[in-house]
Amino acid sequence: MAKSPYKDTILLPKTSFSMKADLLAREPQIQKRWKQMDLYAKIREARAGREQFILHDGPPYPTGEMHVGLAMNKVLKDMVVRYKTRRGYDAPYLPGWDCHGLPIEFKVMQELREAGETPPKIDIRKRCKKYAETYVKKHKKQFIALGVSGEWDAPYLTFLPSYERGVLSAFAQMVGEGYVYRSTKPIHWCFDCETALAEAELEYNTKTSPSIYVNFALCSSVADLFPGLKPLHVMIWTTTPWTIPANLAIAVNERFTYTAVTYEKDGQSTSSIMAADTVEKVMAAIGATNFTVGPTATGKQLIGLRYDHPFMERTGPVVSAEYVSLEEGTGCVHTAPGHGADDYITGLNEGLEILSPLDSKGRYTDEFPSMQGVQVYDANDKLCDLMAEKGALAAKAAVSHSYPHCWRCNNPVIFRATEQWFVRVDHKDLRQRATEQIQDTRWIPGWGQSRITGMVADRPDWCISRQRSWGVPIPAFYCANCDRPLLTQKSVEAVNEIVGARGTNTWFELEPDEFLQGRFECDGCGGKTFRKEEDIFDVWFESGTSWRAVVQQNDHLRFPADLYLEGTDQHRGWFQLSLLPSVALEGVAPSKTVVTNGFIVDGSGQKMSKSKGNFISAEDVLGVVGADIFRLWVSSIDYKDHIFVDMAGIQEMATSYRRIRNTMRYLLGSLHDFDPKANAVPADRMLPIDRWAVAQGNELIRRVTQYNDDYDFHKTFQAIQNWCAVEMSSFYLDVLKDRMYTFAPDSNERRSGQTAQWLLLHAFVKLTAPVLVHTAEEVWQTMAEAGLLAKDEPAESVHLAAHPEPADVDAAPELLEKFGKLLAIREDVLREIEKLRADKTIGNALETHVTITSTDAEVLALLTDEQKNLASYFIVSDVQVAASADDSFVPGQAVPTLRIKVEKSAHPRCERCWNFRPAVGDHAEHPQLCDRCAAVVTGG
RNA sequence: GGGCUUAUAGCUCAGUUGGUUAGAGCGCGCGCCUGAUAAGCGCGAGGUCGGAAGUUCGAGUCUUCCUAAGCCCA
Repeated sequence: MAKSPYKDTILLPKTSFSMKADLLAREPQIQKRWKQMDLYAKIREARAGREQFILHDGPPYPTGEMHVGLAMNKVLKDMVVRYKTRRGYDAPYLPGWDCHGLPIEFKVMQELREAGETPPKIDIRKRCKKYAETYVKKHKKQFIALGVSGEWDAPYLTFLPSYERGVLSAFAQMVGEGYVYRSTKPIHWCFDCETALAEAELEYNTKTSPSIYVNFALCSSVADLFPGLKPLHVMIWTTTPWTIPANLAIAVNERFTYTAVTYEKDGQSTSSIMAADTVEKVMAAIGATNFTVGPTATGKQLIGLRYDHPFMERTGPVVSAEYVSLEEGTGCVHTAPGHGADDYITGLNEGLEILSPLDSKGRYTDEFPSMQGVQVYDANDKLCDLMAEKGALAAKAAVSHSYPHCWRCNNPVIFRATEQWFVRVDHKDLRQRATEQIQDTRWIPGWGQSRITGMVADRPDWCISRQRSWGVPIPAFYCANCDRPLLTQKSVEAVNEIVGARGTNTWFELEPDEFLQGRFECDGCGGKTFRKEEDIFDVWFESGTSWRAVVQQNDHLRFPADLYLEGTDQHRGWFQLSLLPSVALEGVAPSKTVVTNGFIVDGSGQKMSKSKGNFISAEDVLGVVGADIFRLWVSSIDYKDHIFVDMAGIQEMATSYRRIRNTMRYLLGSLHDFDPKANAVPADRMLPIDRWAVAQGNELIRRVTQYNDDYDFHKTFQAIQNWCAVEMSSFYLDVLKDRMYTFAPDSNERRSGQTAQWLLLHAFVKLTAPVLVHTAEEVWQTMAEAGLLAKDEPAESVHLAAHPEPADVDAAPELLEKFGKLLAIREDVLREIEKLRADKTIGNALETHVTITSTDAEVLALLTDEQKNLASYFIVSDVQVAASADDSFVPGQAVPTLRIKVEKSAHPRCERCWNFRPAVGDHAEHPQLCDRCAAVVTGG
């Protein structure tokens, strides 16, 4: 097609802002510039003295490839911090990492095991530290690449002395206030290595164990429930005969039905209680030759009965436990609180002793004198013989089952009760006060409140000690003479003076008296010589006191924090275990608001894991779509629910991104010859549609503000996306083209449109800045270069600019209402135009001439009123409003009273503006032009 | 097994205190434009709201049960 001689008189959009985003290449450059100018420090400086908003970062664990869920959580935090900053708050972000703990120690121990080394604790700790540092570095790099803004030069790490000092200061205070005590608890124990084992250090292998059924004779009277059956027993089943000496109770399930069975075996008749549904199976298992089922009772009715231990001089109670099932055994569970996790809980609930008569080599102690010194696996047969002798052994067989073994020596492990340190949850009404604080905290989503309330209500005392190396040592001492523990607020503070300054490695390096300096004595025997505790803290105690170690110990932060934002798994974890110390020591929850995100699942709703092959890492995302598109994806989802994610879904975000980018690009291009100082049109001289457009921008600002305040970022995303596509691209910007391209450059009409676009661009780039951190910056720099910033706006970075206020060009409600109707009318008109296009009568809508009317007087009045603008709103060449319609008119759908007729225009086409107008050909010098264009070209 | 949670078009989300033919954007299909062009515009086809029962004149929206999935426990 030959180029029109008038082409050069058209004012097309022009901008250096490229259509292609090329985020993978551009984002690192933008980040580099931010680092060079130290943008984070500049923001702090700009907000100094303002009201603070403190988001306290929950420290992630630095190991392995970064899960996309962690990347998402960090981006959510960043969006909050950036939004609050834009709203004028001083919102510092101090990120951290939870560096201690078993996963790292486990990895290091694995390496050492493969190398056949068993170095001392201090060396293990050094290797762990190195490992943690490596991954902290990796994570940090990726967080920065995700565009997360924060104090990356000085993050908090839980192995730093400054942090450890905070943990110990909180601990000292808790000791001082009486929350800490020492008691026993069963843990996995290897009697060959003589060490405690964590779940991760167990290997489940098949093992053959004895399978025994034992009758415990009831000593309570049961004549009312089971008349005439005496002696009556309760039958249990177990695979660990060696735990029978520590039996202190039998557990039943209250909801089950139990019955007394009288059976014959080896010519003897015995009556035993068991769950009704297990009778057949049990009778077969013990080889009973004949049996009769007696009366029944509910589990609840059995509770409180007492029985004689088969060979120990004591009686035990029948107690209730929810976990009792019918899948194995008799529905009556042998309970030894010192030898099992469930048993232990039951023991606590029932106030039983945590009996564990074993030494570290797995031999009975003097608490079971008749077999003192016998190792548990040697004892199994002896005990069976003993019970058979007493008539208690109903049957004995062997069973092959999966059983935990030590990962080091491959020996089967046992549960053994050991001395541990605990925090007493009911001391000083802590549970009650914590529950009250939960009520006073804002939980988003709201159900988080009931979730954590239930957890706090049910939880047992907190066991804070671990038999590991990689963590903060528990600074307790034991009297060398009488073994009594020494742990007071003062003793902890004495240790903290040294450890808090030089790090906790000193605990392993120095002698006890270098901490105690002879200032302490055993309050049992008065002894002055001590040995050090070997245990470390549960890592949850470390992260659970981060409000002290980080928020309180840093002058630029404030306690309590405004916001904690983590995954919903942290209701039990970090939220609860921060709440307890915080309420204990400060009387308040550590954060005013707690937001939780759901868990990431793959496209089919399954959990993500490397073994399933559906794992997506932060690296995967950053390498394919870049940070801004990933961030846009994060903003698009309702993170409060489960989050379905696959790479295809994230990649689809590129489409939404392009729409937003192109909208901004078009606005930039439209403003290529606009100087806000010289060309801005005052509100009262702006065209109605331009005022309407600005009003739409104002409405977008209000909605986004509300959504962001409510942490509903996905609603912000929807609003922005719709605004780009609906209000802007398909209507306003499309309608504006004729005016922007063909009107005289400095005409009021054109400057009015530019003023609106200028205001809209400003609002829009600021609204998207918390999400599209790089793209918004790119736009902003283009604006700065083009002289499009107001004089009070920071040219250095969009991130120094504030959240937009609605522009002072607000339109009257009548105007909004009018355009609402006009848009509905437009929809109907466009549908009619489409029919001409479909039958090839026309191509471009400008080829049409529209005649329109309505049977509704009000609508007709609106049409008449707006007649001169209708052609531009519909993007057709001419619109006539008729008084009435005949059969050639078609009714509307959105506005049913509408009557529309669309015809091909009879007029010639203007070479310049492409409108079909009667005046084309009238101008002598420019016969190809319409009157309007002729006037522009001749400058008239 | 328990506590908490989720389930609306292919995707991401809206659906106010239960009330007319369940909405939007994207994607998809068809077409237009070639003066936002690895862009832009228009039209259109897709859900009966995870399943079942119930309450009600009326339920996506309340109740119960079931199914699938997630977190935390056991």
